[in-house]
Amino acid sequence: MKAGLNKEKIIEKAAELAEKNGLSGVSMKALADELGIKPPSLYKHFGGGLEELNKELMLYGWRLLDGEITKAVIGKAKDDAVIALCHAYRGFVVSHKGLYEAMQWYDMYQSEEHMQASGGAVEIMYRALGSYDMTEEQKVHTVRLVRSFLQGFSTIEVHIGNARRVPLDDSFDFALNTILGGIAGMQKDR
Amino acid sequence: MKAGLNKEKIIEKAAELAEKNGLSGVSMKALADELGIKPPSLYKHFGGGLEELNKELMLYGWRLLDGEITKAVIGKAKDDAVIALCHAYRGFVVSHKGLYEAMQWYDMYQSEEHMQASGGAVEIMYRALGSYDMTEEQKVHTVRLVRSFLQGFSTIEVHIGNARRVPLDDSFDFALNTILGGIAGMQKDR
DNA sequence: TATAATAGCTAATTATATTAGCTAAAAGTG
DNA sequence: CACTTTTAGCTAATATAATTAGCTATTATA
Repeated sequence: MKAGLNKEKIIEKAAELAEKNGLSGVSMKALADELGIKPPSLYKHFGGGLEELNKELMLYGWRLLDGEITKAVIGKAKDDAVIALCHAYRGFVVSHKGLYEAMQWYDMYQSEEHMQASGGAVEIMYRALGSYDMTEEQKVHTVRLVRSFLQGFSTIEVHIGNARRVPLDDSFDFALNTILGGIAGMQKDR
Repeated sequence: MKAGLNKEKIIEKAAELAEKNGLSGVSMKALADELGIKPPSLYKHFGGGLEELNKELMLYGWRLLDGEITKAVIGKAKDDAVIALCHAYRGFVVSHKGLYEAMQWYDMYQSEEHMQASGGAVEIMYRALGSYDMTEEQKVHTVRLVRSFLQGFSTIEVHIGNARRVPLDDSFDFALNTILGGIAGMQKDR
């Protein structure tokens, strides 16, 4: 019996699996079981095997995140835009910890498609910085700073969970304010 | 013939392997080959198998990094200390990309030993912040901010390499200055 | 020197990814 | 509508890695 599957449905199931069991839980075997088919059948959809599957899952996540960020920033500018973007990023990670792990797949930075999928977010960030008084180079630096912070904070949060004496929420807001304050300061000094 | 191995020698070889082929290149098979023994023999040293090996490798890396950071911060205070710490961290990552990947092993945050191994660095960071005019809570936030930045920046650098129009060195210094400026600003506002 | 512990080995087991080749269902075509 | 082609599943087989069981020689120790 044909199960009527396609790439999209399979990736969605893979994302579910990643949420439930982490990226290491996304195996050909586990995924096939979950879909009610046999592992070799997956190769009809992903000729590149597990490698291709991981890559598609990564891209799926980045596209989803890109959508969220885009929505969050609409109609905002400057600090407000950066704040909205950062909260959207963190919100996404917190509610998709498993998928976020898949998004960090080792090959993410080599992939052209990843550039496209996450390029939206970077583009949005540049635009948010557009109204600051900065050189182009400084904007590049700033985007890298914010990306680094978001990525580092998210990774740590995903792993250590939330049961700390000082809440992560507070640390996130503090850090964001500190960075924005620093950016404002840099502008004056320039 | 007995090869005269012990945990330490094996871990050092594993670290070499990680440098050469990435964490995924550290398999029982590859490691045994490299050491001139058969895979099952490794279980005499690491009863916990690959899991234990990964964990030990992670700890080895953090202890090494802790040493570097400690050295770098000696005799420095405040911004100088933070700057030295950050440069030491980044320097370590850049020259140990493979090992750093192993240090990010999924279990790092759950492990008590990791707390110990990386606790030194955190302790040093707290001390560096000791002379700032901050509440204890703000210090926690600040440590988290700096850790997030270092971790995020490092991860990105390890993956994308260095061939960019705007050099990563410059972005690192810019980001560090921005953060330090932000921290200074937060103190005044408090 | 005798004994115990250690660190290696081979052989076998398990698990997963993957390939090859088969077949029925679906989709298109005269 | 009958025919053909493509597709999406299957089973069987292969390759590789981790791991376990049980054997043995070397080393360390009583």
